[in-house]
Amino acid sequence: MKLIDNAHIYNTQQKILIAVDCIIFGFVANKLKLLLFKRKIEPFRGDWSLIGAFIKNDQSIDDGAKQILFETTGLDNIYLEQLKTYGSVYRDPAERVISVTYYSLTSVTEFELESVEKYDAHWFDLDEIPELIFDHSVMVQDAIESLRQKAKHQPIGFNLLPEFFTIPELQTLYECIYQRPLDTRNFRKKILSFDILNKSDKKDKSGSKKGAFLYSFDKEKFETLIAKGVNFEI
Amino acid sequence: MKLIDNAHIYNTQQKILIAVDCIIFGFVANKLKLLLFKRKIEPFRGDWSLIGAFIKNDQSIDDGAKQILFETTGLDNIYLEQLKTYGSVYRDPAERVISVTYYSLTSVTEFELESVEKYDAHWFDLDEIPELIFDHSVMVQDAIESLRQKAKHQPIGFNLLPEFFTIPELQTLYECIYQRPLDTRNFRKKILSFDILNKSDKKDKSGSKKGAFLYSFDKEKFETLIAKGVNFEI
DNA sequence: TCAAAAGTGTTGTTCGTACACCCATGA
DNA sequence: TCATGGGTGTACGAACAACACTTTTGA
Repeated sequence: MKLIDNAHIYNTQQKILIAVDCIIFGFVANKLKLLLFKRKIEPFRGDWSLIGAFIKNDQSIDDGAKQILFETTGLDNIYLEQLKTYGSVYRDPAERVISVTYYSLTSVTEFELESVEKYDAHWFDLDEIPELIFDHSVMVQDAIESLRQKAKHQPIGFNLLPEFFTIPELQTLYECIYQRPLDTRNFRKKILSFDILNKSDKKDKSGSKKGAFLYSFDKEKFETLIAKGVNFEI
Repeated sequence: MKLIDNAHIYNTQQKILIAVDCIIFGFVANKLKLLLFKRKIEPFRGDWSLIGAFIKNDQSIDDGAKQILFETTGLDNIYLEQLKTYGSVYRDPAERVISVTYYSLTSVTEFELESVEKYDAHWFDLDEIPELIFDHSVMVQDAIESLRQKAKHQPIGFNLLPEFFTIPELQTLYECIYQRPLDTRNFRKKILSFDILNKSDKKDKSGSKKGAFLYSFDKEKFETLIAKGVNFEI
């Protein structure tokens, strides 16, 4: 598809800078974390910031978000979802910029926890988030709220955990998101009732002497259920 | 607040046209309707379109949405909520435009049903929506879906109904949103259990010979419950 | 042998759902 | 007097929440 011949028909209208900012949550060492990086440009160069970039004229906003996420973290587009657009006039004191936010949940290996440091990025615990530039703190709060809402209706944890995970790990993740303890038996019962987990015969003994069975997520069953409109409320 | 001295620090970046488009639902004559208008500019002048306008550099996107809604309908900012931002490159064939959508629910009087015609606007039944320009049909579908989701967790009807309304009216509204019939007794029970309706001693006899009691919405009780985080699922 | 986490069932309560008849009134 | 929509209660089943002990094993 191409622009039609009457291009620049809107040329009396004002153009504005558009950015995307990505709110990237990860789960590692039984804690929910947020990826931030040290801003590379003025103003506020060196301050902590969400991962963001300006959108180019020939780039869709979805692609822009995927691209900046990939460039900064090496992560391929897992569960990248548009959140909200922030468009007050003076949110960036340098110049008018409208920002479209996206958020992403991803599993983080111990290796990745370290490796982002060379990009001047860092995974912060949710309760240790530093002061952020502009309205980025508001964006983070909005994203957490949205994450909680979402977790109520979809088994969200699967994006945040590695391929194999234990049920206690999954429970801890939900407890981090909801910020309250859950009953072990009820949680197991509920999660297993969805019938989207495959039990392996291996155990992870890093958490206890007894060891917990490793499960994987059955993507096919999950897609089938989503298509049916099943509610995954925890 | 003002722009700081290093304005135009981003001057190597590309600027883009930003529009807002409003998806405005109304409820009248026991039907859920959508407000559309005949586009005034090329391309596609005269085709049906959502109510939209370009954002100016000194105007926040929220204000822009409110303003265009007011200019086109005379409605003051009731329940105007941001929906999603559409940013593919060629969605408008004339030029690259990113569009932020907002949606609004409003009660429509018989008078307003007619009066918008002089703006070249028209209230369409949801099942009679004509072909729309660009990706506006997708926007409408997304808005309907979002409306359904929202209605599950908030007593959404109050924005769509006049100050005084009957319970059968409210039920019809929910049936329009959900596109399925609801049980009279269960609906009453549920709606009244929220304790946010004030019964008046007047009856509306337009719908039946017996007449149905008029209720009004107790905004204070409602705000209190929302603050407590109560779930209004129907 | 013991400390530490994994794993397992039952019961009471709440909530949702299904269902049928009488009431008030204007025509 | 009758046709029309408004208004009311109950009973069953499903889902949720609360609760305590046994198992495994490395140290």
